[in-house]
Amino acid sequence: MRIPGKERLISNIHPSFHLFHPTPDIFAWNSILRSHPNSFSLYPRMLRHGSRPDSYTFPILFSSLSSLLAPFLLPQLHAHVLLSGHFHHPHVLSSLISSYSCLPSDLLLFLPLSPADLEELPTSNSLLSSLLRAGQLSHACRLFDEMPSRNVVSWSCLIDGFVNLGHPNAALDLFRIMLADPRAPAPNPFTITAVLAACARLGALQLGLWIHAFIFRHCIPPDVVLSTSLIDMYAKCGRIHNAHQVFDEMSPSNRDVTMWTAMISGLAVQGWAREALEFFHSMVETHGVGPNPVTFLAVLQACVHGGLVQEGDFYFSAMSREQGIVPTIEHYGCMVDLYARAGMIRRAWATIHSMPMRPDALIWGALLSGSKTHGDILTCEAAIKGLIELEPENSAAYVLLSNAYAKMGKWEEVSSVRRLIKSRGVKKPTGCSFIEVNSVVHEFLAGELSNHPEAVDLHLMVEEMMGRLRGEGHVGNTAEVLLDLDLEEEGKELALSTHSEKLAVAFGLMKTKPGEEIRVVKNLRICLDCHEAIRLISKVYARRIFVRDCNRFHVFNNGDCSCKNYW
DNA sequence: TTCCCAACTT
Repeated sequence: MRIPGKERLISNIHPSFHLFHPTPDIFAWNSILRSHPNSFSLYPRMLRHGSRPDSYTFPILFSSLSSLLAPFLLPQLHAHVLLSGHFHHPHVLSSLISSYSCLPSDLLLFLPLSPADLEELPTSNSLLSSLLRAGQLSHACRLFDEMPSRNVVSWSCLIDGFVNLGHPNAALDLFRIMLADPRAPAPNPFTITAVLAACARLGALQLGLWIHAFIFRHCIPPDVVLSTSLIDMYAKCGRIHNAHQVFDEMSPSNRDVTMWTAMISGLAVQGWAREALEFFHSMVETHGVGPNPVTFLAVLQACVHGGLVQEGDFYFSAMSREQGIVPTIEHYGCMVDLYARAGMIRRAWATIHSMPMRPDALIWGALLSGSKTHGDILTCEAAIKGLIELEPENSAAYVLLSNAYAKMGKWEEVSSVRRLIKSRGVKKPTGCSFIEVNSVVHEFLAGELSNHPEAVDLHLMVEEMMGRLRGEGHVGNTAEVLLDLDLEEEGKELALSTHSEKLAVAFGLMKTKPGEEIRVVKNLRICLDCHEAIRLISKVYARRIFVRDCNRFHVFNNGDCSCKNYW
């Protein structure tokens, strides 16, 4: 249909516009808005035409706003909703709530929600999701408990929230409740993705395998997101071959950059640097998939763990030169790490000085551990000072600083650091390790042996283990014990023997059959002494032991570690 | 024949 005189006015709105009546009704406007890539930009025009938004219009506009990065428009549209009289419509309300990326708690008080609003699942689910994004876990749990009904979205949201807020074990508990409760809905791909993320965090391979089987059994089609979650889970549980298998099962045309990146990153933390780089080349050259900033992070991490300085240099410059990706602080962090580990402390400094941003704790941490390994005390001191400035409550940095001064013989400074620790009321970061036994994840905190239900047996196991290690000539490396413990040598050894990863390994030896693999996940970096001890344990007890620390994998086997003592 | 809530890689 051609409408004389109207084409020019409307042709720049949308190619299909001329199909509509010259003064489109709201149904037509909604269709146009929906099909336009930037619907919000058409909204003023729609108002000028005298059309009033209805309950279908607002959800479209809100979702368009979220991609616009124009936060000042949000309250205005919010006001339009209030004036329109569509506020209580569940879809409108739900899109309004969820477009506040994290709902300010005071705003929540001003939302004129009625009890009837909260009976609508989209509304209460949006609220739940917003609370979780804002980190309001206890409020979210209360809302979940008080919701008159819950669907699979509500359950998935809360499970996912637990994972993202650092409670993966609670996420698994909730998932078990969901499975056991006959009134609860069946899990769907969203739920499964969240549960897989929890398994990945915890290194819970048995449960992860069970989930994979569940996907099969329930004929859930593994789309690219679900498969990526599986790859990530397998990679973080040390099963890179299973990850590879999932990757192979996805048809090449469906693999996106995220999936490739998950694979590259999995190979990198495993220490398989060359394979990671081969994957990267296959992705870019053979399959024509463009890398993103995260892909380069994974590539650089592969170089870091493989000690590939030249390659790291090459990819870092190729990233901005060929892909136009501006390096973020994480990319610079990789480069500092790469140089510092390789003993190229001056180049590490040069990188820090070349960054357009201020160094963060990761940068100083990378510089610190590199300069420590290579005996550059002055750089250690500078890095530690940088850390303390950023994290004045983190005691590890003070202890390291004190150690560095002691090594230099600066005893004045040693005592002034001790005074600083006391005066600032510094907390000690707690080491924490996970081990999964029979699909249940057990958590061990450093030094905390007495709280465990099997404390006596575990204590005996630790003693036996340490005894056998001493028999093999292992002497506890007490140099890294926190100075503020003020312990005699023997006490220091005791503190070392209750490091969380040793407790977890001892528990694993106690609870699994001879010859079975032991997999432990630790929240901090593995300490030098534990690394030595576990290396020996793998030989003495003839066990393959996987330890994933916050940085990478260590696969201990017959007295060797896959990191080749380079970590 | 138009709308909503929840998912992946650092």
